[in-house]
Amino acid sequence: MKAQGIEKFQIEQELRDKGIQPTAQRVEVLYHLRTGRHQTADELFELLNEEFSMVSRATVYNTLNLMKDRGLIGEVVVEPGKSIFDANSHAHYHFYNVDTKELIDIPADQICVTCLPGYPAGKEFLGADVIIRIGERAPG
Amino acid sequence: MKAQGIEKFQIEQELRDKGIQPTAQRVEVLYHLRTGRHQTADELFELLNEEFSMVSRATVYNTLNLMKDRGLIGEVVVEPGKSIFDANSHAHYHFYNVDTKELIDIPADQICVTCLPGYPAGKEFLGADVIIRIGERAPG
DNA sequence: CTAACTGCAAACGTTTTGCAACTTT
DNA sequence: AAAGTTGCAAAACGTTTGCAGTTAG
Repeated sequence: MKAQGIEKFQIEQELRDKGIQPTAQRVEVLYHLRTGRHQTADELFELLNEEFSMVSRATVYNTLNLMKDRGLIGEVVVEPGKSIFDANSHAHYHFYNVDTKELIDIPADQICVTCLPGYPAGKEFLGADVIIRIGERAPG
Repeated sequence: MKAQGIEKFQIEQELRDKGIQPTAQRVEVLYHLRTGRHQTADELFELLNEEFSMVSRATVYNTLNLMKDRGLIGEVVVEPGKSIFDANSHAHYHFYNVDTKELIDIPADQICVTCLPGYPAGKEFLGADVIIRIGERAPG
């Protein structure tokens, strides 16, 4: 199940393609996001420092914002104060397991949000967040 | 267009029905939410104090959380740091105009999220957030 | 009289920022 | 050398909390 086989040089290329200098910190951040998927900024910070102690909190945040602005990653707000970054920047949606706090992807083709009847005229579609909150069925 | 004609005594009753003491502050908060719709906690705080100067920030937040827990209102996180409270607690979805920061309701019957093919087995549906971000079409 | 509520101010957790030091080209 | 990047610590942001005083039942 480690079949994705992402190599760091690919990450470097990806960053360069978006005009981002592939510094060690940025490569690590994106690499971990691409392999681990679905983590908060702070989890990422902890994880990176446990292994490498080479990334400051500020850099993690700045890097994530930069990559988000350049469309390399996505940010999903799963509950009021909690954002999870998403390695997959393509249009897709999410199940959010409120018990495990885990985010599960839903392929974009399973929901069509641009074909809603009441879609406002003259407006541009910028994106859609679809978060379907699920949990263990109550044990009662 | 002020046809909804919500009276404060109705608000009081609504609060009592949910086991919430209808204090002056709580009635004002819910009344303003029911008439104005779609406001952040802070906007609500400003608005109430401009007219009455009778509600503290803490009370606004506590009141909103209480009413949210009791299912009287909803909370919609429209962008990472920004929550908008929603007078309508029934299942429904939203367009979010990123230019005007305005939230527009989409009736629940226009999207069916519980009938997704990949819906995880053995999990309970807790709710869904659907936020479709729109904006003025780029003037270029 | 008791329980509940409010407001203040301080604490909170997360994210952003200013700036000096350090890389990279 | 110039431009870009990093890390620290401080600040900012929205929100929550502890507690004393107030109000309601």
